[in-house]
Amino acid sequence: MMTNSITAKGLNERAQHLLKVLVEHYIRDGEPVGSRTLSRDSGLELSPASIRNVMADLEELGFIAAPHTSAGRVPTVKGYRLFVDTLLAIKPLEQQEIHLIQQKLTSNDLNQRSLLASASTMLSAITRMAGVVTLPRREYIAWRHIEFLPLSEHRVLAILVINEGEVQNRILKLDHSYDSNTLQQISNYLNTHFTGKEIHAARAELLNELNRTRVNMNNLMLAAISMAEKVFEGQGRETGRSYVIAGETNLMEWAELSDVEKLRRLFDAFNQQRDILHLLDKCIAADGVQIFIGEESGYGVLDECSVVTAPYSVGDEVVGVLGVIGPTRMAYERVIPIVDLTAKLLGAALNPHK
Amino acid sequence: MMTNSITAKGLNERAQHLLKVLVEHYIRDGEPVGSRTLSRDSGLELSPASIRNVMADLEELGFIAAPHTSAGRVPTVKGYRLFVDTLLAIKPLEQQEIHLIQQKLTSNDLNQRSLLASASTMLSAITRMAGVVTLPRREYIAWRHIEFLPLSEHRVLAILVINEGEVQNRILKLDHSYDSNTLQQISNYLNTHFTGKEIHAARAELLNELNRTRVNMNNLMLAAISMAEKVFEGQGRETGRSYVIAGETNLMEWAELSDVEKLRRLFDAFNQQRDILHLLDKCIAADGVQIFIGEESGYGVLDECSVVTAPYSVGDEVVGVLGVIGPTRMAYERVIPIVDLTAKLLGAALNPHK
DNA sequence: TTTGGCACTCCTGAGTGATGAGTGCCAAAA
DNA sequence: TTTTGGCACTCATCACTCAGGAGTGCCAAA
Repeated sequence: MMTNSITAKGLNERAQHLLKVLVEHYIRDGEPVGSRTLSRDSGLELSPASIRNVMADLEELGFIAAPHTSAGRVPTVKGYRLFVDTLLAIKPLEQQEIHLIQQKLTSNDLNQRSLLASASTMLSAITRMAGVVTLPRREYIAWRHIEFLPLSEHRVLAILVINEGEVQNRILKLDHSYDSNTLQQISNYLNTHFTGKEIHAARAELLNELNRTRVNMNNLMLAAISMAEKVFEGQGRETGRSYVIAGETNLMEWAELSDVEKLRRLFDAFNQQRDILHLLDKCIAADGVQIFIGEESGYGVLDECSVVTAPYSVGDEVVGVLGVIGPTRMAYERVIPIVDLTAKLLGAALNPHK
Repeated sequence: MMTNSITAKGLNERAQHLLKVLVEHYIRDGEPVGSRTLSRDSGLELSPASIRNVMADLEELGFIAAPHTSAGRVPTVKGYRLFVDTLLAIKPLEQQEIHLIQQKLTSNDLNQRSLLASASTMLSAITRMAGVVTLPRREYIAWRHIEFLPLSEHRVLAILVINEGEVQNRILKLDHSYDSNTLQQISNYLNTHFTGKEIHAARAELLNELNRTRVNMNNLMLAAISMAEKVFEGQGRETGRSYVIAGETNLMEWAELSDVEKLRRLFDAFNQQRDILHLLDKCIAADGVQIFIGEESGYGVLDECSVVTAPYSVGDEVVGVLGVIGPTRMAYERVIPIVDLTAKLLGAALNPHK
């Protein structure tokens, strides 16, 4: 046994360094790296044979693996994990990149949705992978404004504004027909009662009202309540967490994902939203960049992908998560600061007080 | 020379029949079909050798081609074209399918956008290809309602409703700050002047007003006009024709599109929207189902796809196009009536007078 | 005009062997 | 004790060949 030997507890300097160089190499070229290459590029003055000894140990401990007997080694998930956690040298962003991100997140004066979309697109463009941004959710959803417009007999357009300018709209089909004036009165009633209140509280209050005084309530009041209730029915669905994704097609350029069947499953998962959303929701609790490597995510479709996420906040409330999805052999040292910065800047851009 | 010979003018009965059977076969199996198969399945009592004579003629005239010497024949674009135009027996839809389409297009009471999305999804699900629906555009865009809500200093949320309940919203950054009351007055002013008018006319009128009386105009009036103008700036972009696409991933299941590089270009085109939109816009003039087979579309990425479209109307104004994108060897006899019916039903579902 | 026969083409898939990259192990050197 | 050169070994890859089979074109006979 060597005194300097590698134990389960930790790797010695040399082993760590070699693992680092190996992972970096593999991320660059995507091809298994062998002892000769490592000997040449590691900076250590070691022969391939010595390197092989270390590699054998690294393999035994599960940090690297050989696709087949006479190929070089490839990092395992465990290897990437160690690399990312302790060996990685984060590369500070170029001034130019910072500017680019800043610009894409501020030059936009349309609305929130389009801001999120452009964040997602920017992430995908700058990393050449797929970018995702969840829609922000608030614990506290403030009733801002409601408006009803008559469309035709029995059909009314309802427009609900919540929080800082999130607009939802929906067509209601009603039993009675209301004229423009009545609708105005209804919305006035609702707005004066509920503007600024929390929306679930408002709903509860409405339901309460409805049950309590069903008998001696005037028509208008009843109409107002049932109409608002109809709006709420749709509320859950519309707001039901979802995300904006961009640049999925970038993933087709990575050789390790060039299998059509795998791509199909991956893209289906993107469209389905369910699993991806689940994963992203987990990250909302983390207080910084979080990384899922390969199978770590726990969703089969992502087995050959890594996901780098960061939560973003408005004010001091964490409201959403954004990130990047790409192959496990992505350039973490670049992606991590990009995701980190984007989260911070998006939060700032969404902040209403500016 | 045969008396019954095949001329450039037209094919004789037999040749047409054999072409039809060949195309049907190829659409079913996706594999080149040979003379033996045709002899067996054509219903004609002909030996493979006789069939071969006909096939040689069909090939010379460019209706079919052989991928290589000892493979069967495959329809060319010209072959598909003849098949679709004159040989195809449209299969009437099953009652069950009609119900399905009807249901997907009516069970929806949210808003226009989600109706279009569900039409697109339904098309893709029922055909196992990609479904597209362009957003409806109206020649005549009616100003319906405008509303301004103060968000913070200098930031105002503008909500513009046009036509039958299409809602657009946008955040305006302004020089002055306005209180809720003033904004109310402004929107009142705009709504009373413009509700029901054509939106471009309204804009022209506004600009006119602005130039004419810039000097002796009261503050409110000026604010109203410049604010409306800000809304219009975004108008073009938002409304600028686009489409809803669904089920792109279905295309990955077709063997002829299993090349990742091709798929990438195709999906990029879907995201880009430009070319596809161009193509769809051409179909708005046709008065029924229109079909582009392979290179006929003129866009390289679609060389191995066919596009089946139909315009849809609200009232008696054609407002959009919907359709299906799939491999050239799609089941036209099924797809055509599906697209046709969907266009009719979507038009009906969008009709405001019901 | 149709058909059987036949030579021919060419894709496909299986098998082969050479090449080369990379390994593990061992004994000698440092 | 650690490092290293040497060496046998493994295995993916590639080019090559070869048999099998599907399908063709052509021709002469029916």
